[in-house]
Order: sequence, then C-alpha cells, then structure tokens
Amino acid sequence: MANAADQAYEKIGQLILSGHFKPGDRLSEEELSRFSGVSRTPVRDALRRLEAEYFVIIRPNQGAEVAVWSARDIDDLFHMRAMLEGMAASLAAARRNQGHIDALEVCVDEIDLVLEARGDIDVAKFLSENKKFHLALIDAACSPRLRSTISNLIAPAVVARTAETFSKADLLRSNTHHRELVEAIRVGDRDLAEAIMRAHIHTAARSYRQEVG
Amino acid sequence: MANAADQAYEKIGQLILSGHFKPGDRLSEEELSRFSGVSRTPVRDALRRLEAEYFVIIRPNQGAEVAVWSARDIDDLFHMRAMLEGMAASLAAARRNQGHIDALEVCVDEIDLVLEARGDIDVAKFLSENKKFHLALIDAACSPRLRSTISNLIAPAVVARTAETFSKADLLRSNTHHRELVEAIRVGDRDLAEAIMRAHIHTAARSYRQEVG
DNA sequence: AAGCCGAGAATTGTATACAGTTCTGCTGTC
DNA sequence: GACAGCAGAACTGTATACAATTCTCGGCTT
Repeated sequence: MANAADQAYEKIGQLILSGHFKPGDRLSEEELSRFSGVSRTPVRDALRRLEAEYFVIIRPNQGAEVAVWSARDIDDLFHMRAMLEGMAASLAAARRNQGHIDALEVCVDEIDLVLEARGDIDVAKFLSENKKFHLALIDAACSPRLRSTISNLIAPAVVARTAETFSKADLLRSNTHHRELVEAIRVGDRDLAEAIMRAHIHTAARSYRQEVG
Repeated sequence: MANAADQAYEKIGQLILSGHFKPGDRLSEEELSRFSGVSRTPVRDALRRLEAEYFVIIRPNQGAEVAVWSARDIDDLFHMRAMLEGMAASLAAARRNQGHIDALEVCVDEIDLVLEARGDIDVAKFLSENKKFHLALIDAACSPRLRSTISNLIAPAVVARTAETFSKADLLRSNTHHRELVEAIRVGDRDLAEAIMRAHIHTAARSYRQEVG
C-alpha cells in the first residue's frame, strides 16, 4: 500500500474480519494507530471510509465502534445490491462498449480457470476474481455515481464471505449467470441483463441465509 | 454549527452552490481553509464527505475539484433515488411504526402550511420541509444502511434545486403524493407505497429535465 | 522548434502538540 | 444507601509543523 491511510484501512479491516475486534467493540484511535503503525491522522481518515461502508459506526466526540449487523441489515444490503447492480447491468447493456465487454469476458474466463482446476477450489482466488467481475460490471455501466454507491455496498465482509460455504455446483452456476449476463449485455437486452443480475444477487442472498441465518 | 468540520462542510457547499467555485474548478485546501476560517484538518474531513456525496472529486496527491455533472449523471441519480427511496417506502409499510408515521404526517402538514400561505411561496422553506419528509421516510424504513446510502444521494445540489422552478400546482401535487404515500404506509401496502414513491421521484426528474436539460 | 530534464515552488499527506469534550470514580449530601 | 456534583483522566477534535509528492517553468538537447 502506498500511503498511510490505505495501510490503516487495510489493517483495521483485517482486525475486524479476523475477529480481533468484535461487533460492538470500541475502537480507540490511539490503539488502532499502534496496530497499524501510522499516526492518528490517517487512522481517522480510514475510520471515516469504514463508516461509509458501514463497517464501523462513529459518534461525534465519542469515538468509533465496530458496527453490529442484524439479519435485517444483511437482507436489506442484498436487496440494495440487487437493485443497484441490476441497474448497472441494465445501463451496461444500454451503453455497451466493446472494451468493457471484453473485460467482463476476461473475468468470466478467469473464474472458470479457478473452477476447472484439479483438487480443492481456491476460495480466496474465486472471491477476488468474483469481486473483479462485479467491479468490471459497474465500470461497464459508465456511471461514476452508481459506481461509488455500489462500491460502498460491496466492500463489507458479509459479502466477501458469502461464497465460503458454497458448493462447487453453486459456484459453477454462479459463473453461468455471469456468462448469460455478459451475453445479454452484448446484444443490448437491458431488461434481461437487469433480471439476470437481480436473480444472481438474490441467489447469493438465499445461500447466505441458509448458511448463516 | 458545533464543530469546525461541519463549518467547513457548510461553507464549501455554499461556495459551490453559489457558483463561486464552478464545476471543474480546483479546490485548494489552504484556500478553503481561509474561506471557512478553520485549519486544513477539518477542511480535509469536509472534502471527504463532499466526495461521498459526489460534490467534489479527490485524486490522491492531486487535490480536489468540483465535480462535473453530466445530464446522464443526473438521470442516473434520479433513477437510483427512485429505486432506493421506493425501497424505503416499501420497508416503512412493512415495518410500520406509529411514531414514524406520526412524524411523516407532521412533515406533510408543515408543507401544506407553506403552500397555503398567502402570497408567494417560500421556496427555501418548502425545500427544507420537503427534505425533512424524505429523511423521515428513510427513518421509517428502519434500515441504517439504506439511510446512509440515500443520504449521500439526497445532499447534492441538483436535488436541492429541483423545486425552484416548480409551479404552485406542481408543489401541491407533490404533497398530494406525500399524503397518498403516508396512507399506503399506514395500511401496510408495500407495493403501493413503493410505486407512489417511484412515481414521485420520476415526476421530479421529469420536471428537472424540462427545466434544465 | 519541439520535447526532455531537473531544480525550485506549491500542494497534499502525515506526525505531533494542543484544545475541548466526554467519561470515570470519588466525595459529600440528603 | 442512593444520587447529584465535581475533579481528574482519557479520548476525540483541531491546529500546526514537517515530509513527500506533484506541478511549474526555465534551460538544454536533438
């Protein structure tokens, strides 16, 4: 990481994901400063970013704490993603651009490579490639506003962990969705693209609920 | 305003809205610091917030500039608001809570008071009361994640200025929508509440387009 | 003449010192 | 014994000094 703020952001995120800090725990700026090895200034910067992603909650003059996610919060999150990423898919189909479509295809191929590998699936690799696909789709929508809004929704841990308990069949189906989506975008079918994306997210939500909730 | 960061936030927002800084203009931290009368630290804080609301664009190590809004950006913004505030209306109808419904009603009554006043309509007052209604609706949805996401979309100037060119008939119709919406929430009709809200936002988008675009 | 290069200036990023607020726990009162 | 009130501590918020990066512009090379 280039700058101190990103460094702090990464470190704090890890500390939350790893369970070192649990939901509801107080986050002292000085303590985080020691953990991340940078001063309080970039730590504060990182905390504001994490607040935007709903990782932490900041109360003026009263510091930050790790956000508590209720089942309802997670349902709402998936619903929002379904709508907004559905919109992104629709826009991508409307404003289709060859470069962006090519990028999407590369992502889908990469995910297939991970899934076709012999032995156990590299889940971490799948997750990062999957994230790339979703980011590429947002870029294909050519809407900076939509991009920044969705980015804040994708970052949360809940999302990053969704696939950890997926079966191989689930993962294969997921990438089939991706292929169908890219095809719908290529031919410019907005409604189909949007519908596929919504179904894709709602499927993920269902898997998550079965596993966790 | 209590703290320096809010002060800077308000001042910078005013400078952009008033046209002192135009889209694409560079925003120097030191200059903003002089304008707002606080040091660079809270100015930086304010700039990050304004970035989340897409008022400004920040490039690492290269400073901030006033964001340029294309017609497409504004269309997308309205579309996003229609979906998300529609979702909020739906949730409010599902999770209906008397306190929140009462609050909504107070807002609608307040707006009627503004509209029924003799002489010219106090547009500023209408706008602030209208904003209160939309915020009260978000609260009624009882979804903190949705709340913070929508808040970032409501803040932009484009939205705040939508009603400045409305006719009195438009404003009356707008509040009629509000009343119908509250009624739908009261009886727990999620679909109706969502549909009314979406129509309400799309109506605003149409008026905006006729006037500006 | 066009373009590359580098020193200096200007600006952002970070650390640290200080100010202001909130929290804690004791004390005194009823 | 319960509770209000008040130091003192701990923490967040802000200002300022310093470091690192980027920008500017004159001079040099081709």
